[in-house]
This record gives sequence, structure tokens and C-alpha cells, in this order.
Amino acid sequence: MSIVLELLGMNKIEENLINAINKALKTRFDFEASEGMVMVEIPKDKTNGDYSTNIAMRLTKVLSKRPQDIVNELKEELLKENKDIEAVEIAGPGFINFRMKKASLTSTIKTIIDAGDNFGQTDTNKGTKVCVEYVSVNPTGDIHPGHARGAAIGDSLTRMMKKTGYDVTREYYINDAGNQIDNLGRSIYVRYHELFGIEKPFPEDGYHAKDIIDLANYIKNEVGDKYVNVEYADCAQYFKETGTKLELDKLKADLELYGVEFDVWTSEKTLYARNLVLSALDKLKESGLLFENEGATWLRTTEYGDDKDRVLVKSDGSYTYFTPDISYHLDKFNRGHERLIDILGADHHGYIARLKAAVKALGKNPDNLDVIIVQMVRLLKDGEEFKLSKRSGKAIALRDIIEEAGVDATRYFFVSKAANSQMDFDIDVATKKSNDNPVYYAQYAHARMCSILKNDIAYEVKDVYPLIENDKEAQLLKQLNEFPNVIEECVEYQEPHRMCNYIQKLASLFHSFYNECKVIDRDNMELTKERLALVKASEIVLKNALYLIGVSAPEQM
RNA sequence: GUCCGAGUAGCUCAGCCGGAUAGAGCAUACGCCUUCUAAGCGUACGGUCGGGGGUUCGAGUCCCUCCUCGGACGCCA
Repeated sequence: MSIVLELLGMNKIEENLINAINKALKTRFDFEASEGMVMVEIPKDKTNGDYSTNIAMRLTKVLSKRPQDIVNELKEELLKENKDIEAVEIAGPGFINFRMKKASLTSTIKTIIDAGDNFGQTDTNKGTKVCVEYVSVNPTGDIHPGHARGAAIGDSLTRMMKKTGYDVTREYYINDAGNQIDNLGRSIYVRYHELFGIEKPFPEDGYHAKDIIDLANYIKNEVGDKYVNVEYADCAQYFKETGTKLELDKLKADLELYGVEFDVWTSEKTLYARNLVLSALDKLKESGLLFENEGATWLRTTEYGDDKDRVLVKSDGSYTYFTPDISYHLDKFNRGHERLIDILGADHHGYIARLKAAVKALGKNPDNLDVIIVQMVRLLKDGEEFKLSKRSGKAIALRDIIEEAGVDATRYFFVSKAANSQMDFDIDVATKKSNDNPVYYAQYAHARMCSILKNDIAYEVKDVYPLIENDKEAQLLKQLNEFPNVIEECVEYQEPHRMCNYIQKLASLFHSFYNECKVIDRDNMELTKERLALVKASEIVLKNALYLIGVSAPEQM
């Protein structure tokens, strides 16, 4: 491990244990373990030591020995190799349990305090360019709970990816060129005329939501009666462009309020302007998978595992949604991204196969495109389901939820559950602002830490803390030490919700420590200064963890 | 019908790619503030991990099958 990594806060204790085990295996059995084969974990039951490994059980076949015999042969070597180990024991079906010297666990305090906001940062994926696309709500309406969930997951995941060294581009794809924009324009056009008392037929696929009337009002204020009784065809561009811009402004404002950011906003329209759609079609033509049928141009996606072939150019000459999206993905690769991640709603899952097939047809590796599907959110209010119709005009939008539950609770709620399981969003519970909400539990722990740190005694920074030896302290230390590992796992499995489990556990261990260990004791200043350092380290980690899920860390509550 | 996801405590959900007696929170019951924030801590109660087979030292986790729920199967986006 490099010096840089240590400064940044890699998990030294576990790394050293793994190294010792690997060395002992080599020395005693001449066995070279593959990367990642030896793993250590913190046993659920603390009577099983500070750390444990299942390597003895995994090697029974390879070495043709019983776990007990393996451990007996390794034991001395391990103690010799790693001086931080207090004792090595075998337990259960063949776990090797390690009890660590108390002082060695405390070395993590200095590591954390020195690293500060950077604790948890590693360079595991350093330099890898990756593009993550999420939200991408059409500029025709509001952000709804399903989108809000994807936004929370995407934003949190990208924050974590950066922590592991990824060069992340956070990207939003603006669908500002399809049929839906025409429907938007027509809908505003009709509402605009209604404001002048003129009835026009509402478009069949129009948007009935109230905010369309707001847009019409805005336009009326801007241009007065300029477009009254002008044929739609003659002012379509104005209504489409103005509507798109206003809707997009609203989306941006809502996302900013929500703490969700993007580096690049890519407009579908500019894909055409930059000629990317045609050049993508040319590229597909080279693949030999394009064919004509009934006046339309198709891509033979079945060649690469899709259920059926897909239309790219309709018989009327216009493109399907798929076509510019293909060129968009090609562009993302061409901009130097080694990996692409799309975070899509569950209703898009059927889209994955054709998208991957298209990527393959473009000569790119479909394995470099990951699609995370975020399952549906069912809205409940007064025990009844709320339909998530964008056009019903009565669906609840992100900003309504934020208004009632706050950004922190909303983001926590959405990110805390695995993306691939459906969830119910009970408005009544989410807006209750009661102690039921786990976000308060974690924030309260942080406020408590800050409260303790606000006094005239300074915490002490040193290599080891000999007075910190209480069992609650040891558990807290081990949890703090886990933080970089948790980030890595969240990123590796693309499951940011694991961070919430970590946060709850950390908060719980801290509250428990708080109740058992009085930190400030003016009759024992040495212990006080050491414990204050532990509290400071806890505060740093909890704040960093909350940041990764976009939740604030209040200093008082 | 085909494909994808889900099914774990009364409720909401975890379960770290096969490990130790399956865990939290809420709810219920009982304890703990003259002490750094009681939005807290502790104890108890609560489970045929949807059903049935299989793989092996070992399965909530992997394979097969069936059941239930949600979603997707457009020249819509």
C-alpha cells in the first residue's frame, strides 16, 4: 500500500491482517492466495473477536486438511507476522477469529482526523472515465416520486464513485425533440387561447396538468395577444421552444433544491444539429444490421439477444425515440468514457436489451454499459394509492414532497432502499416529521457529537490512545474504520443504499457509547482528551457518510 | 403467453455474491434524565426466510419447479 493511500485513509488494520494471512499461507503451505480470496469481516457476535476470516474453511479441499489443523499451523506465524494481534482462535465450523490489541484499534483515530473530509477517499478506480446518466425527465412536466428516487440514487452513487477515484461525468439527457414536445406546444397553445376566452380542441395526447396553464399565463404576460388566432403551425416553434425552456427551468430549480447536480446537460436537439444521429446511422449501416421493411428502416437487434427487431426510421421518415438515443450513447463513448451507467425507471427495463444490442452493433462492448433499473414507487395517501400519471394533473411532484418532508428526509428515504425492490411512499409517514424517520436518528447523533466537541478542552491527536479500551469504544472504532470499505462496496455493487445501513449502525454505536462513557470528565483530563478525539473522528466519518447520500449534518437540533 | 424484478417479524426494510444462534427501525410491554442533547440508551416479545425439490462440510443467499404481486412486451417517449 502506498503512503498516499494511508494518508487518504485506507483500512490499514484489515489490510495488515489480510497481508499477514497471505504471508502465513505462503510460509506454512506454500499457498499463493488469489487477489481478494482472503477476506476479513467483523463478526456479528462480538464474543467471536474483533475480526474473523473464513479462509480455513475455504481451503479445506485445496489443502486436504481440516480447518482446525490449518489454523493450528497458521497461528504462530500470524502472531509473528502481525504484532497487533492479541490472540488467534478457532471457533464454530472453522472460523479464525482475531482479537486485536486495544491500542492498535485506536490508530484509526489519527488516520481519520488527519484525513478529515478526505477520509474514505481511495484511488481504486483512479483515472477511469465514466458517465452516469440519471433523472432525464422529459421537459413536459414535473419530477415525480419515481424520478426522485432515481435522482437520489444517481446523485449518491456518483458522489461515492468520485470517492473511489472515478472521473465521473454526471449527465442529464433532455428529450426536447420528440412528439411529446409538439404535444406540449399544442397544449400550451390551447391553454393560451382559453385565457382569452377562446376554446380550441385539446390535443389527444396533450398535457392536462395545471402547470401548463401557468406556462400559458407566463406567455400571455410576455407577448400579450400576439398569437391569438394565429394558426398553430405558424407559431408552433415559439410555443414548443418557450414551453421546453420554462419546463426545463422548473426541473433545474427542483433538482437544485433537491441537491442533485449535473455536469453536462445534453439536448436531443443538439444531437441532430451536430449531425450525430446521421453519423450513428452510418455506423450502424456498416454493421450490416440495418434493413428495410414496410417502408421503415430497422435495426436487427435480435442478432444480439433482443426479443424483436426495432424500427429506427419510421415509414413517415421520422425517427423513433431509440435512434437519437443510440447516437447519444455513441457520443458518450466517443467523449472518452470507458463505462456508461444509465439509471432508468422500471418501465424501461425492456429497453435494455435493444440498447445493448445497438451498442454492440456500433462496435462497442455492451458490458461497458450498465443499466440500473429503479423500481416503481407507489404513492400512498390516506391509505389509498395515488396514480403516477404525468397527465392526470393531480400527481404529487418532488417539490410537494420536499415542501412537506424536507430535502434530508426525502433523500434519505429514497436512497435507503435497494433500487431493485419496489417501495411504497406513504405521504402521511414521510411528512409526519416524527422520530419514526431514521434520518433524524443519524442527524441527532451528529448534533450530539458537535455538542460534546463544543467546549474549552481540545481533543488530542496521537498515534495510539491507551486509555480508550472500553468495549463500546472498540466497536465504534471498528465501525469508523469500515467506512472506506463501505464506499467501495456501494460503488462495486452500485448499491448506494448500503451507506444508509452503515450510517444507522454508526449512529447506533455512537449513541450506545454516549450512554455508557462520559466523555468530558474534568477530574480525568487525559481520558477526556482521548475520548474527545474519538468523538471528533466519529463526527468526521458521520458527516462524510451523510454527505455521500446528500443529507445535511446539523451541528445542533 | 414471453421477459425482468420482488416475496424475510404485526408493519417498513437490511442481510456485505455460500458461513457462526437470520438482523435493525416502527409497533407492544417494562426499566433509565440533580450527569456532555431522552429526537437517546437498555431489557423483553416477535420468524415453516412464499411452497416443494436439488447442489455440499454448510443455503435466506446458488440451480430447477410451482404460487402470488409489480412492471415491460408500440413505426409512443
